[in-house]
Amino acid sequence: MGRSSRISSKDGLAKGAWSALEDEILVDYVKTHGEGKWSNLAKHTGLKRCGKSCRLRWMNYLRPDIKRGNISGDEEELIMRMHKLLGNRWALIAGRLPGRTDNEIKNYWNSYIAKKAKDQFPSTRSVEIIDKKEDIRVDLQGGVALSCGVCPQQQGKEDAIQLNPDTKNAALTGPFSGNGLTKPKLELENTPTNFILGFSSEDFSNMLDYDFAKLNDGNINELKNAIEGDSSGTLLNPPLSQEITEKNGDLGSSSSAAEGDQPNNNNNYYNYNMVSAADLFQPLFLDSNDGWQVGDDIDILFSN
DNA sequence: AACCACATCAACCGCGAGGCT
DNA sequence: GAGCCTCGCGGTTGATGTGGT
Repeated sequence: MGRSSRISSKDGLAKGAWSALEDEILVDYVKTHGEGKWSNLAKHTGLKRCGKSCRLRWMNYLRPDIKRGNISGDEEELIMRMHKLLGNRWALIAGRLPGRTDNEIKNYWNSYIAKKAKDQFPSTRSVEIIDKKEDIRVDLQGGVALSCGVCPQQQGKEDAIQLNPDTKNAALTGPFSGNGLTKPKLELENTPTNFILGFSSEDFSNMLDYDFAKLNDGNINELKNAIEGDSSGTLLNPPLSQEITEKNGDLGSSSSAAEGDQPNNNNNYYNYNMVSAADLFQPLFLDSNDGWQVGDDIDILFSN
């Protein structure tokens, strides 16, 4: 697939599909000189490709850590979730999928997910609240499970699932009435992956340094404890904790560690302030006084 | 078998950000 | 500050694969 015909541009540089020999030259160069300085590559190797093309070929195809094969179900779900939050920021999404490239995810989205989501999910539907937690999962029986974080604080925020307060108590209406389909089953799952769903783009960007690998599904309380003031864990990885520390003007170091400071793996101390962490994350949780009641019907607008 | 329409995905293009002079 | 260069990103293109008729 792709382009195979070899085209020569005006400046004598080749275009189109890469040959095995070109790949070999590029790989050898990167092995010797490392990534970067792409424009020098052609000069040093005689490869008749522009630096931009070399970088693209390396990043999207020749890198040793590229993951081959189909996108898994888990990966697809994560792509869908992150796209809801971030929009078409493919590089950012790819950064959370090891071995996948932005180009690959973009292609996958355009050729598969977007179509599937459009086909299966009309822009609005009504669901019933059957429980109150910080996350609501809409699971269409027999359809593709599209999880949605819904919380009042997200109203009006771009890229977030929006709640229409005017129809909060309306009867169930829309495409699921009278067409043979069952009423959507509403489930609630308390998982780290669902936890991230309700964030706006801005909120989410603050979360990207969080080391989610330290959390397992079903272990969301660990994160909640951290946010609510339990400083016993080493949940915050250095980039985020340092950010918080610096924000508080209280830069920690091994020589100035104080009581309550937490060491990281490198024996450096990050005396992160959980109050600040709470400031950062607390707005993302559903407040107990939000006014939602079990049994309420709500309309959810799925924005693209 | 031949043709056509659509899907896939590698690669190209334009643009903006950031660094350097 | 202006101009140039490099890099990275997102949108788009187009050759090829695939399935239907």
